Amino acid sequence: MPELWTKDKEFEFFEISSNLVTIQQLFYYGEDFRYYAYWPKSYKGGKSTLQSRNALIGNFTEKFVVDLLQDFAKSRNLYAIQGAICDQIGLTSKSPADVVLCRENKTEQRIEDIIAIFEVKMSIVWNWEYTTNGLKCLGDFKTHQGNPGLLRSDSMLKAIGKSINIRVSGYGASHIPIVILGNTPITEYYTEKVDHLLIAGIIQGFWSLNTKPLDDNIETLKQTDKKGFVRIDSYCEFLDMLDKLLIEKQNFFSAMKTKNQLGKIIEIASQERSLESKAEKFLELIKV
DNA sequence: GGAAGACATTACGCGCTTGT
DNA sequence: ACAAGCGCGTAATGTCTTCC
Repeated sequence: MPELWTKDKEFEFFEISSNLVTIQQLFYYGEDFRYYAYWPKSYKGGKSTLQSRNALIGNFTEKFVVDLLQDFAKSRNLYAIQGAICDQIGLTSKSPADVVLCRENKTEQRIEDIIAIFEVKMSIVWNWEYTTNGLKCLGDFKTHQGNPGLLRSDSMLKAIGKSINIRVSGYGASHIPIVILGNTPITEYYTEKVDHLLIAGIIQGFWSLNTKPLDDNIETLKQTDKKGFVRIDSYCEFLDMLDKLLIEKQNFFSAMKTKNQLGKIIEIASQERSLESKAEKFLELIKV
């Protein structure tokens, strides 16, 4: 059974990456002659900002998500694809979807073949020290100065922005759920917002795949009121969330119209026979 | 016409400053 | 105290310009 995000995964990241790039590209080198993944809160010396790790962790976490989705995808005759392109909904080669669930085993997808879009926003969560004796975990994200993953406001805003970009590039994506996958909690400041994003239909969830982001059994937010954010605690729970996400076809819609206009639209739509065709007519009419 | 090189755009995550 | 947002270095692409 695949594992969610753990310290082991981060260990694996540094292990694999140290074969690709130098130690100096993965760790800060402090004035205390120690190599750190993040600057510890206790560290007071001169600091630098590492950029060389960003692309590596981005790629590693996206692959991690693809692996995690693999069994679920296979069981439904679907594929999990990294860097998917679909020009009609704003997923260009310059700005592809991190990961999608889809019907064809290729990078370029038709809208109707995309089942779900996942935006991956994960970083190194714990702090690590590289020593000649190997890698040592120094503590959780409360012990270092960096602010990882979805705890950063700009990461949240980037995720929201990209999702809205997809929603406004055309009506083609109206049926596709968008989920943000992270490996940290979110800040108090965003708890209401993620619920509003869910209710408004823009983003179908912010899910953290890190069950225990803090050491010493310190609790973190499990979920928000409306489940706009959810901390996923097991692989089974993850599968369950995916099931619920895909079980029923949903439609995103939005508009800014007068009550008069809306009333007319409802009146016309309600003349259709079945509930479904009423909905279809409604969705068709609010587009113009 | 096609290769090489220059330049532009986008994304990644994080330290830092600004603003409330 | 803490969220917002700027700007950084790097990598991967895409596009335009130059030269043979």
